[in-house]
Amino acid sequence: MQDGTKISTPRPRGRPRRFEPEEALDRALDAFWTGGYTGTSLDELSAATGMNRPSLYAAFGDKRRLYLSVLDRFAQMMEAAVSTAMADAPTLADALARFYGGALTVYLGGEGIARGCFVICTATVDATEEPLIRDALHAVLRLIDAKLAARFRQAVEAGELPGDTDVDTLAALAAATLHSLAIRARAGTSRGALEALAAASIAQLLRPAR
Amino acid sequence: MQDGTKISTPRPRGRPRRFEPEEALDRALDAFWTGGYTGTSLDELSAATGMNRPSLYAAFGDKRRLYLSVLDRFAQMMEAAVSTAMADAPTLADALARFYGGALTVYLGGEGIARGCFVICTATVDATEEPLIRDALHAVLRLIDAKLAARFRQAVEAGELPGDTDVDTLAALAAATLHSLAIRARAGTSRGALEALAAASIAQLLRPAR
DNA sequence: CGGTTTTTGTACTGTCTCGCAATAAATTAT
DNA sequence: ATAATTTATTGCGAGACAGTACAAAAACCG
Repeated sequence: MQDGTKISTPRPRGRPRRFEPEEALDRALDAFWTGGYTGTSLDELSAATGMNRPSLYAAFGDKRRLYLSVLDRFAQMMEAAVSTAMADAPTLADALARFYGGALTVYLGGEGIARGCFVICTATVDATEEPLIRDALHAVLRLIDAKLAARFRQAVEAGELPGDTDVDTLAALAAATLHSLAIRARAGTSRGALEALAAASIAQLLRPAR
Repeated sequence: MQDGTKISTPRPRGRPRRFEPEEALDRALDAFWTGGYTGTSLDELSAATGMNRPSLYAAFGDKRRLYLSVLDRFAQMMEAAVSTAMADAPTLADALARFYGGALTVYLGGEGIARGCFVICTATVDATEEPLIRDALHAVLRLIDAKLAARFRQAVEAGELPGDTDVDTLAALAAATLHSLAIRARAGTSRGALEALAAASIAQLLRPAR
């Protein structure tokens, strides 16, 4: 019908695709999030995305490559969320509270039971037998560490922390609490207990080292 | 050959079993540890234990029940190891050092690549779709918390920590570092980095709250 | 020795799994 | 229109998967 709206990029040659690649990745993420890599079949992925098997292959390749693409997309969304959450936090305490709060909102996610962190709770199993997944997992962990370390460094420069603070170590400790929240959420720990752990972690991180 | 050794329990009626149940569980644990629950096939379990499929079923039942048995056995071994490691530690710092050190020895285990903690890295994925696995995972997490809390309480009574210390919160924070070590080990973090994280966690936990 | 009991070994079944081949459909270019 | 190009659909096939049936084997008791 109305294709009067001209798109800047001219429509490509062949039959138009019926799906939105990014939305399909989001649906696949949702499926992988509950079932994991080996635990999610191509039939489930096909049903979740609305694409049939050959379209999945044409668009994203192998099941492994699809999972890696989903993982990469998740990492990008996570990085963006962390950055914006921390950007407009006046104090370090606020930044950490938003950091953990945002994570818990995702971990205890929407409708059904809590699913924890997609990458921490899902990529970890297959890390032994799938080197690419292990590398991606490792990269995400380092990304979290780096984000936190940057925020701690900023706090040092703002005078909120002593000048000789080891920001990398502090970031690793802060990330450890995040990892624990991810696992505990999926194990069924209550929201209240998770929030208490986050608060206790913040209190301990802010305590001066000396 | 020499069966002259009389066993107190008279030998049962039928054909003697060719396997040792506990040893078979250890072999199954080894297989599940690298592949996870869904990622380990019955053929692999059969090859690892040396038992053929029907014997596995007769002895341990379903694949799910076998996994749960393995998980239970691992929890018992872990509890014993933690208890003995902490028992003859003169100070709280020593107890924590042995706690983390013992965990790292297991996580970075023997021959191949590091596999992290069996229950944390493996049961977490299937926690969403297998309620029994989720319950077992939750129980193990609570067991670790309880063990640590008991040790912190002992330290309070010994005067190593202030009398108003919140031992449960401190235990949760100490467990968070353990969870992080489990994940990071499987992700490929170096032993040195893991040991540094453990040391930093101990230093922070021992710092008085006031 | 024969009968009983329990475990082992082999083979099987029906289902699910991934990945792809072959064909049909929808659009643009000429 | 006709050709070219890209995607969608159907369906297949080779293999892995979990679980089980059935018979042979190895011990016991009488």
